[in-house]
Amino acid sequence: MATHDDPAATPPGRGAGAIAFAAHDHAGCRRAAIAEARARCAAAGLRLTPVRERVLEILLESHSALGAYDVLRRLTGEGAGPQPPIAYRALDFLVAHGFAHRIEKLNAYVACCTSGARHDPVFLICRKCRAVAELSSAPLARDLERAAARIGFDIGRTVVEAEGLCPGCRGDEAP
Amino acid sequence: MATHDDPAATPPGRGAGAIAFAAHDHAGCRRAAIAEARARCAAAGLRLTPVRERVLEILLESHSALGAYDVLRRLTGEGAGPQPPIAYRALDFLVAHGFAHRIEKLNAYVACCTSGARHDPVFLICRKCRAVAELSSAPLARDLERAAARIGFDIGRTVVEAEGLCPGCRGDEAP
DNA sequence: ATTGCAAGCGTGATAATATAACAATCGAAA
DNA sequence: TTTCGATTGTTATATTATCACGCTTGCAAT
Repeated sequence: MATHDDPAATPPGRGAGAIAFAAHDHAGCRRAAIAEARARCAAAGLRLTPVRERVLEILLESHSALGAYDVLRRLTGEGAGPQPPIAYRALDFLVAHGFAHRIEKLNAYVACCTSGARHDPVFLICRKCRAVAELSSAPLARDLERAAARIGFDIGRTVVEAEGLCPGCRGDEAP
Repeated sequence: MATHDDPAATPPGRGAGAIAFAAHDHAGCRRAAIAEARARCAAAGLRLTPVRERVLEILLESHSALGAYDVLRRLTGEGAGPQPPIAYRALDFLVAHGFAHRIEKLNAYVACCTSGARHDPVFLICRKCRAVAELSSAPLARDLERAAARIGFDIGRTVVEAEGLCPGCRGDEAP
């Protein structure tokens, strides 16, 4: 449950509910995300360098979260590979510009599945397959912001991460 | 902003809104938390050993989040101190039983400010002083659970952490 | 009391995650 | 073409977290 190449199912529509947990045309997912990144970088004068694009591709291989060192290992085929800062810098760039997200609970990263720039998403993280689905947090964020404002706290960014079992991993789980 | 010893202000009431950001009788806070931990351990047949109680006291020194290694350093007065597992085991115990919380965003820990066993709190984390206030997440959690259920995701535990500026640190912040 | 045993602790080693610092290079704009 | 800032390559190191193993301790069943 995480990478699918079932070309039947739903169309490549990104931004959908929780596509990560549903069978879908994942190749379309990848293409759309890369195209979006290229377009947005061009529009905003950002440089989607080869390393950065490659790291985004690696994250897009599945909807599962990857650690920085997982990414690093895939950046190379054995032998003397690149050093950690290479991966961290690319990931920082992708996260800073909304092309990927950091999952604090896992110290890991996922490609963003929602078009458009900055947003404060909610993540549903499967404890079994590490797949990560992204929902909009707009309503939650609003409520929370109001509650915080009442006590004089000025919210910058909010992390909402729910750990649990995805539809595909329920059932085949040892208690 | 984080530790207060202003004995005037509000009463030692734990469980209040966001006591971490308000002047309050912090000594009362500490006493109440320790008393609660002792009582709940006794009732549940848990062992609040000296190390565990000492770690809880260390966390209770302020409402700021402390890293495991901060705790470790304070467990000793220089010289050959205890090794990491000592701190991690005590922290794991405290977190598992709701006497403390782990702040994922900071890889750090805070004492719990709410009586009663398990709950899924929302944390407001000041980026400047690392003080952490705890709000109830009951309404948020309900909404989120419903949204997740609609797509077949079964939520276990939810992390909600908002980073920002606490009332005390607003104003005196460089841009 | 004695034994048995599970939980907790002390210790050394090491794994996993992340950043600092600096030199070399690239690319766009003056 | 020169200059300058952004990016990359590389070495080293910091920070956070866990593993493994043996000893002690509290406690309950015999």
